[in-house]
Amino acid sequence: MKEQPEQNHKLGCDLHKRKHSLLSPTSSRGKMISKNRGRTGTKNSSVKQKIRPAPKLKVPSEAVGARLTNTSAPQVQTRVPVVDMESPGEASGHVLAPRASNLPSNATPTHLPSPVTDNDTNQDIEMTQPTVDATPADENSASVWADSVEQGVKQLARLYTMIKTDEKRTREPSEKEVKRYIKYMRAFMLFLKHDVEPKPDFKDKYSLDKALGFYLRPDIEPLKKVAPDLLLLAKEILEQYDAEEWGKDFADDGEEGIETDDLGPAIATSSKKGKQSHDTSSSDPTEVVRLPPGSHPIWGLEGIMHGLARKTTEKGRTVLFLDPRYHNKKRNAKVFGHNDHTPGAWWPYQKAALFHGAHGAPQAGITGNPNLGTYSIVVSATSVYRHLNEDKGTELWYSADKSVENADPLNPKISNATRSLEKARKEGTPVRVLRHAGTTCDPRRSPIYPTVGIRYDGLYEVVAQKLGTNKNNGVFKRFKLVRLPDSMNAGVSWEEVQRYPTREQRRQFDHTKDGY
DNA sequence: CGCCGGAAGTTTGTTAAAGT
DNA sequence: ACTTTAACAAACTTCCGGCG
Repeated sequence: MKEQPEQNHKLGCDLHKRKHSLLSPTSSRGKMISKNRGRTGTKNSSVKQKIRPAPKLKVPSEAVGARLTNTSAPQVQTRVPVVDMESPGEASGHVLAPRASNLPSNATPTHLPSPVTDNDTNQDIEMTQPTVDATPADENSASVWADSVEQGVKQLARLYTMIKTDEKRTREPSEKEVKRYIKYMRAFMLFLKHDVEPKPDFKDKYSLDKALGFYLRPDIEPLKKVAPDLLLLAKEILEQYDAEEWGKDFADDGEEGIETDDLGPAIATSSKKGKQSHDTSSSDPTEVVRLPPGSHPIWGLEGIMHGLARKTTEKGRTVLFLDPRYHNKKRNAKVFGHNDHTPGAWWPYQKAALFHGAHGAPQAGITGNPNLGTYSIVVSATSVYRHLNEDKGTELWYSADKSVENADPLNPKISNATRSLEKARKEGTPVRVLRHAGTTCDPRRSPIYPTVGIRYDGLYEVVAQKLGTNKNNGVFKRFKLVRLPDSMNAGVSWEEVQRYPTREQRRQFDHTKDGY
């Protein structure tokens, strides 16, 4: 259990680096300074580029102008997609995406109605099917399917509002945004068409029938141009489900939907649907979001990544998300006090801390309620705030959010998060403090941070606040937090806390990168 | 100078929660 | 229900010093 923090630090970083360089031999240090995100790249020097060892080709991305419009666009809320697939029409745009190679060369352009073909209908179609691991040893498997339909209906509704003609709209959704939804919808409909048997719930509970009926509405002209296959698919599915009377004589949640296994999507529905004489562009192989097996040592029910899953985006990025199967097991973080955690508790990622209720935000540093106080904060070793914070371990000056960007020399930016800290100070409510390793291995950084991952360091009290000035001459609020006595921290001292993560935890952390 | 490689800085994409 | 916010993660770009 006992290890020297210094050594840990070095080790963790080295390991990290090695991995990193493996992935991108030229130069890439993951660093995240993102305050000025969204601004268009001003200097795209392609001049020097030729000297450099061929960098990875860039997707011939949008024109600058397009990006500009996009920046003001809100982030699309892509909830856990049921399945993720390349849309045929976008194939050319993502030549480099790993999945693109799966695309058939005769992919149907989106601007054409999908041909109704017979060939390659029955053979090696990779069905879109969220491969719910058959062994997660729990009862939630079935609900995944239900969730999927629910999710799909929501997204379909969203797409509809996006696409319909509406002159009252203040902001036109960006083309990219729409495309993405179309993509999800295509995946969703293929899933409905091929992979799932209708159930009464689909209609009664999720109103899938109404949702699919959107294709009849007059105000979706734009969609007809962009993705006519969706309309066709919707029509087909409706007819199909109607014909099957929405599975009305299905005994409740039989296993038919769940019998997928890890070995891949398989053609679970070689029954009636696969045999229907026509098929749309659906013969495109699709990618599947695979959820971790319950028995996995790292990602399984007992592993440090339990509750999370990962997927690869179309650009080949690996991202973490909360495993939908365990949404109901996510612990509420809006609780004062330890919330059942012992100081020294450690998680590999902030999202894991989120799942376990240690902190209430996937990324933001403060969670609190302006009327009640702050539940928890995350101090990151490498965030942009690091220069504004002063962290001595048991004593900490923590800067409010937006402290870095504020350029107003007179008025600090006061967000609800800031207010919650003010409230915590007034009321003396305890704040859970978590320290995050951040993503870089700056050797100069303080050794009091965990080497990797995020650690619960205990309850602190907000004892003071004052104003500081940042390099933009803007003022910001900063709060002094002092660690409560060990007796209030389950007897765990600050020194003890720093032993984590242990060597074993670091090892496991490294393994999280291997996926499942 | 040309090249290399590490470090530092920038841009983009992303998910989930809060806000309206 | 939909939009906005937040800041992480990774890819990408630039900077810089050492070397032949």
